[in-house]
Amino acid sequence: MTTVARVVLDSPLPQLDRLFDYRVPAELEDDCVPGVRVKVPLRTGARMSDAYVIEVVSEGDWPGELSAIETLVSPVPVLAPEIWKLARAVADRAAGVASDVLRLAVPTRQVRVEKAWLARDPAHVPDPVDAPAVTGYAPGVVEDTLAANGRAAVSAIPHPVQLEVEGGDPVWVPGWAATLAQAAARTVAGERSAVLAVPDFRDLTDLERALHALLPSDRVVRFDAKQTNGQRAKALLRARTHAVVAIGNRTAMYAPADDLGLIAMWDDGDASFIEPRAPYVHTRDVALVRAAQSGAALLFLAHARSTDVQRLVELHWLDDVTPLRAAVPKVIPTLQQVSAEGFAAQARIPSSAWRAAREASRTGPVLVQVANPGFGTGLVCADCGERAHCRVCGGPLGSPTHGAVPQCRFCGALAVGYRCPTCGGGKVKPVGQGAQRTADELGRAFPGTQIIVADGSRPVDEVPTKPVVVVATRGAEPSTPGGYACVLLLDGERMLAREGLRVQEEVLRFWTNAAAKGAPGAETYLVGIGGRLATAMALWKLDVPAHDELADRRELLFPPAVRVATLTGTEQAVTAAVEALGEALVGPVLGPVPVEDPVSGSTAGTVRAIVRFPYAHGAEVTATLKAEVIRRSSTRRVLPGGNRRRAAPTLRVRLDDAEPFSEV
DNA sequence: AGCACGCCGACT
DNA sequence: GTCGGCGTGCTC
Repeated sequence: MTTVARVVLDSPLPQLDRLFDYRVPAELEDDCVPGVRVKVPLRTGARMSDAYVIEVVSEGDWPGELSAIETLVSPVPVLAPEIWKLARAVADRAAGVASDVLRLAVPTRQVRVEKAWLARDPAHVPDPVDAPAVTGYAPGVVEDTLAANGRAAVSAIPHPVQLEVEGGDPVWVPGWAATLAQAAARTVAGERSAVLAVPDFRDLTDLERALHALLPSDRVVRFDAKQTNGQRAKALLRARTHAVVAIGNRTAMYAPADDLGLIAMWDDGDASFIEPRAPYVHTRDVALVRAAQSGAALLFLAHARSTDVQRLVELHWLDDVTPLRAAVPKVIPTLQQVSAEGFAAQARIPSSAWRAAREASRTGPVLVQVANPGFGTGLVCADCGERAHCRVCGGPLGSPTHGAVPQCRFCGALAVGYRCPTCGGGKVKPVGQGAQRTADELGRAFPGTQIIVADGSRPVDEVPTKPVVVVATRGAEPSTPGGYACVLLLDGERMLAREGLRVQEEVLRFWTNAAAKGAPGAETYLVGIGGRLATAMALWKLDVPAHDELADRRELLFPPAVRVATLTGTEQAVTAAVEALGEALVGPVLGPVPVEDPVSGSTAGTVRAIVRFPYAHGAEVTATLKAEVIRRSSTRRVLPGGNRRRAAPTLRVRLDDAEPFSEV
């Protein structure tokens, strides 16, 4: 009787994306358990592949002669069985390769960390923790969802809240962070783990602060992009020792946890949840797959609802949970009531908002949100008003600081001695209202008040609770303990004017996230906006625009009303793949149209088609597409010139990429 | 990816 | 005859 290990190879090749059987040599039998790293021979003796053991059986299903595992890299089972199941399902959903997902989920080996883990005391049991109430919602609503392993779209508390710290000063945290921390602490109190994902580094810091107010530090495990591989490996192994809260960005959703009680995300509409590496999965989808597999409770917290979550609410797959109405922000839409005063007139700030901001700035911090960093959105000729373009690449010119030499926003070339090609004028002036320009002008309008600028290149995490005016680009607003005394949202009209499928969703996220930084009861002025969006903001009914938007997308058969697959490759391969999908599709196939090949950069012969299909046909469509990719993977294209060097694969598939629809 | 297998043209 | 060209297919 032989012992057989079924392994998954660490290879990005789709045709190798299945389990392979290997014989386990007698001397490795004790340590060869599911999850360990091994090296195995592949095809010829000299070629070795890294692999993870998935299962150990007495008889495999391979009829041929088995090769033996070459070496056992380490006896630490780094790939937890449920993470393998998750990676497999996530890859299948995206017609991708499981090992690509594993590369996100499992950090590379760290010998020192593994040694420390092997030397740990397995008998160590952390102190039990108390279950806090989830405050700000009707008593029991969130608690019952957790207890029943339920699923909900939770509208977040839209202002900072204070958490008591045992034996310390109370801390201010965003409302959403308090809710997630309370829910996670309740889960850990029941000795089950929680996995919480947030879009960016600053959110992670806020969430960590909230958790440390409620839980001892050995119950919180942090994953972030700035960690070294060793720190990540350590965090990963720590997450498996006892019930903990694993927090982080995209990769946190893959944190192993033996008994998972809660999966939650903050602000799922944030585009940084889209993994930039193959198979380009959205963390929301990882959360949905993991929730289905684990049966854990699932919470999506946000102020502005994404159309994706709205879809799940309308299917009654997610419950709709809203906070107590008492502390909804006072949003005051102002449409074209132009103030007479200098700066306010230029920025089109209505006099009511202007007075409120000036009044508030005497007692506390005031937040001014603008659309763009720098000094303006672009430059025009001071004489004829023609847009100024780069002579090198034709891109738009901008100026980073007042009076600086104009610089191309695309290629970075400096436009020294610029002359307008239309009228020959040699002077340019900014159009639009960048953060720096707004700050300069506010400085003149608020003499004696400190002005702080926060944008992508000058990030500010927190400002003190004193009279300051903070000018921030959307998404870069600093927090302030207790919240701002007043919030002005200035460039909404321009933000909405951009092209794109998700512009409205995004702008609502920017507005609501800024408004939620205001103190309870503080006024938020939404400048220059009327209509449905203004009403939704004023009533703080953010599911209404999500519902309307989703209805439009159903009409148009746009995502997320349907799922989409983008097929790129040779015309033959793309056409054959579309044909193979047949009846599973809905709506017309978009394309194929010639596109520039994203790998080789050549425009010769590469086409793209976009197909749409109902969610119910997902498994069938992704399986068909994966089979097509495998079928095409062995045949290689001969590049022009006859050289047979590596060309792009003849067929590439990407699932649920909404980007092409922004161009429609 | 690599590498072996296999089936047609010009070669000591 | 057979050497080797590259299209095709497989990897436990």
